[in-house]
Amino acid sequence: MVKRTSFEGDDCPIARSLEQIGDWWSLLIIREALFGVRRFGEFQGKLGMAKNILSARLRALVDHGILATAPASDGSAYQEYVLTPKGRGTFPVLVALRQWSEEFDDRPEEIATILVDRAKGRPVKKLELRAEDGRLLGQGDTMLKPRPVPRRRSAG
Amino acid sequence: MVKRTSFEGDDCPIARSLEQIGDWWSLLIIREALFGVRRFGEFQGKLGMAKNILSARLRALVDHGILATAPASDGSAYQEYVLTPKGRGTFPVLVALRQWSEEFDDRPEEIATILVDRAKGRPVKKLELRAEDGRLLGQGDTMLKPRPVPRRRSAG
DNA sequence: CTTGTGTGGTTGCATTATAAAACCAGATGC
DNA sequence: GCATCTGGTTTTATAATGCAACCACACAAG
Repeated sequence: MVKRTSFEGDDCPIARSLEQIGDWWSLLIIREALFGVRRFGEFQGKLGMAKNILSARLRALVDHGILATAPASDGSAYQEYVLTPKGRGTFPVLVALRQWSEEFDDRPEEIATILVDRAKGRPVKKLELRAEDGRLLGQGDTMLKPRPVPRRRSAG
Repeated sequence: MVKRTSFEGDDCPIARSLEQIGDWWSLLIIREALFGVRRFGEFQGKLGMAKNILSARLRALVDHGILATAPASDGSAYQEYVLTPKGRGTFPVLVALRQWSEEFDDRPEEIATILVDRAKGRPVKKLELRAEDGRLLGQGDTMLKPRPVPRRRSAG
């Protein structure tokens, strides 16, 4: 088979997440959804993507439990696509991507928006990775360990 | 033209970052690079990907300033691919993806590794988004604002 | 310097995904 | 009932992906 390699059974959590949201459109669909977009036509209009692709992506996102379909809130017989908790959980990913662009993009002046604290209207700080004791961690302060095997009562 | 839509001129920073690292392989290549992988064959062996695809991806990553080529450190005439600061700046993105998998994956028991604080060997905390004054922010506590136009001396 | 082997790719071909546009069914509006 | 809008599916063309084969150069042995 020559189909696109799937990371579904991979043991790397990054590969596993890319399997679900690692394509060109999914994260943009989720981004719109986070800002309240719910209807097919609304996604299509905002993102300017082909309808068949949008259709396929929405179905995949629903299959992965990132979006769920719901009856339209305006009383019409159409349906809507709403984020599940898993879908809303992608927010840090989107923030990380945004901040990476803001910091390293070659033409940052083309970036149209900034993410601000709603209460104060001030830009948010960079995402912080901390240790259990609160120390700020960079990449070099971390390492990977094998996941501990979950304890089973049978073995004692 | 029917080619894959490019987000290069898009004004959304998320789209812009996806343009550079939003494909299936780039982030995995960067992940390996963060763990010290530098040689073509080493990437190919660890990721199990086709060599032509790897070749194309490495070239694109170099073009985008995420990787740089350097003479091999072992004295041989071959070259190596090393992360630039921009490349190392993707670390929060990878952490966010990892944590999303850890929290929402349907089969988390298949995840082989955990990210730990090197000093203590303890798992890291979840990425935190904070306001300037230190308040912890969720998605609902944020909003997008138009980017302020940079001040130019000529017009003023 | 000739042969052999490993590294680091490129090329060719089959398959799959993406894109645009045409088409279509059901809901809605008049 | 007829036109139109919404939310798709189908059709067809092009681009990306994946595998395998091939190739060039570095390096080593004889």
